[in-house]
Amino acid sequence: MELDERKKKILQAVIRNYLETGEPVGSRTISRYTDLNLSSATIRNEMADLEEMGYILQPHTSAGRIPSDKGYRLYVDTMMEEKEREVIEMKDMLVQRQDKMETLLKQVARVLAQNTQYATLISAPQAKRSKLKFLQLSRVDERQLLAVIVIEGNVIKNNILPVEEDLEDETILKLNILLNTHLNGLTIDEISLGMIAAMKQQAGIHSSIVSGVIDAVAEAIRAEEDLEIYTSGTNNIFRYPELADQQKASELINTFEEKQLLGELLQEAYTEGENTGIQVYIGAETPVQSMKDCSVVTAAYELGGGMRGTIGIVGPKRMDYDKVVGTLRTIQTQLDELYRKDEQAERTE
Amino acid sequence: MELDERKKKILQAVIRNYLETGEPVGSRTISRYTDLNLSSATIRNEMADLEEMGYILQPHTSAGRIPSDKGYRLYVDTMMEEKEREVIEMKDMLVQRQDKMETLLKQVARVLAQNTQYATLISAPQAKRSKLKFLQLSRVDERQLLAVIVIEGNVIKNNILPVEEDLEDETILKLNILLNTHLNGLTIDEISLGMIAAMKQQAGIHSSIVSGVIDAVAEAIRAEEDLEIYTSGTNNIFRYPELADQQKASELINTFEEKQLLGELLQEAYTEGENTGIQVYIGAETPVQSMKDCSVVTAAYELGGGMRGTIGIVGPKRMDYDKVVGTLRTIQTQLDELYRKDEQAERTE
DNA sequence: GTTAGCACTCCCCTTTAATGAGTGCTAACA
DNA sequence: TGTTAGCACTCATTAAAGGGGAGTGCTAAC
Repeated sequence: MELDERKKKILQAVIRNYLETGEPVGSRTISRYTDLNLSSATIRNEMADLEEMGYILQPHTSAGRIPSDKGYRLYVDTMMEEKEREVIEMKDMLVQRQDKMETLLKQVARVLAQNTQYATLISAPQAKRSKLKFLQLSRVDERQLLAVIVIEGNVIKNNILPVEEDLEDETILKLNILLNTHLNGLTIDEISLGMIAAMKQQAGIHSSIVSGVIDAVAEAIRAEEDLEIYTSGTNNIFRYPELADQQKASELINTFEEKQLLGELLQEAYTEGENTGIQVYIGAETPVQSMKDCSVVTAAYELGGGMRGTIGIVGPKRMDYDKVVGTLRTIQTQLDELYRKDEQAERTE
Repeated sequence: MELDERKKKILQAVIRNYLETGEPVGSRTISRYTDLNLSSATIRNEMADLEEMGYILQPHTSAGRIPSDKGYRLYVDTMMEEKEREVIEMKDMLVQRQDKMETLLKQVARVLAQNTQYATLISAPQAKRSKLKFLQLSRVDERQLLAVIVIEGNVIKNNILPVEEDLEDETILKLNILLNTHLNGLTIDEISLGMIAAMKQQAGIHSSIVSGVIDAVAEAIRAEEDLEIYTSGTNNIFRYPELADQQKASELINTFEEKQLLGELLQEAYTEGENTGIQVYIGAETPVQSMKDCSVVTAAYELGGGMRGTIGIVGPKRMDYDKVVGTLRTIQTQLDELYRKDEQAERTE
């Protein structure tokens, strides 16, 4: 059987209507609210065909039809009309220069949740793929060194390192120069064992203690907890009856709390959606088990210089895909612009 | 009417039973499962009295009795038998020295949630009341300074400061010495305007730029976001039918997500529970509106040196108070011991 | 003061019936 | 051949009715 133009129109009408109401939609509704000028009986015939083809299904005999996953998929792939959305608060918010990445991301998540009425999550750019900008050791007291690592994008990581023997100021100074000359501009992933060995050699006479410190620094850099995820609007799931029953709600909320569970999702989104950067997972398509009754839309964002992360929106399968995709697209551009502005500001100042 | 010993015993039995089952408890149950050797009829008479006195109430005629807030209050104040609870995983967890406060607190929240099956929250010690241990400026690039502030307990705060003019290394060095000699050992709250003025004066010739930097540092220290709260086990609320309906669950989850809403609670707990450090809020007693159907137990903890924060446990009013209070007490001591151990380690090493 | 007994209340569950939205199918129509 | 009107049928949903049971309050006897 072929999916002709009329069938497509009917399918689209079914989906549009279902997205709005959340109720199974019947033939009479379609017949009245489309410009097809067909009787409900004709629509019924067509709907029977669409059901046979797997695009829609009936919750039970004598109910209207609801879109199947396959139906949603077709809609998202070929029928969606992305709306360029104004994200109102976003503009104001992003204009003020945020020096703390954490604050920025939390705010994006929140604004997005308020705008879409879905649950949102956002992953911080992976520090491991960003370049080291600055690295510094300093003495806190006799037995402790503070290692500060600044990464591109002004992300700062700290570690307190225990040392066994008191180091002289001069030694620390030398170490700082040594570390900076060797490691500056590299990404964390690029730091190799050979490099560390080389540094140890150059450290020369102090080597016994110093090599210990170098090891500690290297380890500290590597060990950086790397998967920071911020979420917002979790309780929006209660807006959608199909997700709000205890079983599902509990599982979902748990997933949002145990953020590691979300890691996989964002990871996949990160590698998958290369082309447009936006990826839609419908129902069982999502890699996270607890979201099998949800749809998830993810968008990769870039803050320049390899600082890439992922934004995700989680809602019911009858999500307003047009709006969500549009909004994400807007955010993408705005984040991008934000970075550009920063870049320029830094250069022209 | 007087609350004699027998009435107390019956009240206690009602509460104990209700805590376990969550069902209204009838006179026959009490008659059978207590050592009072009284018939159900007698119990009924006593229960009628207890109801009149306001300690228990009936959901409807011909149902058993459930404790009122007043009943719970009496129980908590006079009848509770704190169980010294082994917090199993806790021991192992805390033994390994955690240098990142954040990780430690998150873990405490999680373990506590798993142990009690309630929702938990924990506030980080207020940085403003802790002493500055170490302060350092360093140049990231021509236009940006990095300010690192180490507070007692090895809590580290960072800020990137923009500067208008390039500073010489020597100037930065001097600034560091200046800042450290003046501010070291003070709490953030203690830093006064006079002190800042004094520093500016000592800075001497450089004052034009330098005073700007000093202002920026002072502001950065003060502006530190100060209310960090970690939560865990939010979805435990679904275990208790009286909290699990959509309306309430949604509100509660929202409260846990918008952590500022919790601030008030922990703040009050911080000042209130001075004596034992443990405070119980039953129902409407809690300062947070959305928790009016919950009970909240808070405990102040101390990590030494003024590093004080609050732990909270949120559950249904029929919470296992004995267990919760016991567990919190255990955690209190363990956190205390942890700090002592650290102190000793630092001294004896 | 305690207890047995009994009538009474009221929640909860199941059954039954009515309603109504929506379908599939057939036959007639253009 | 495609479209439509008509009709019997299905089934979720809701309301009403009825039985069962847990628990009470009260009275009278011990």
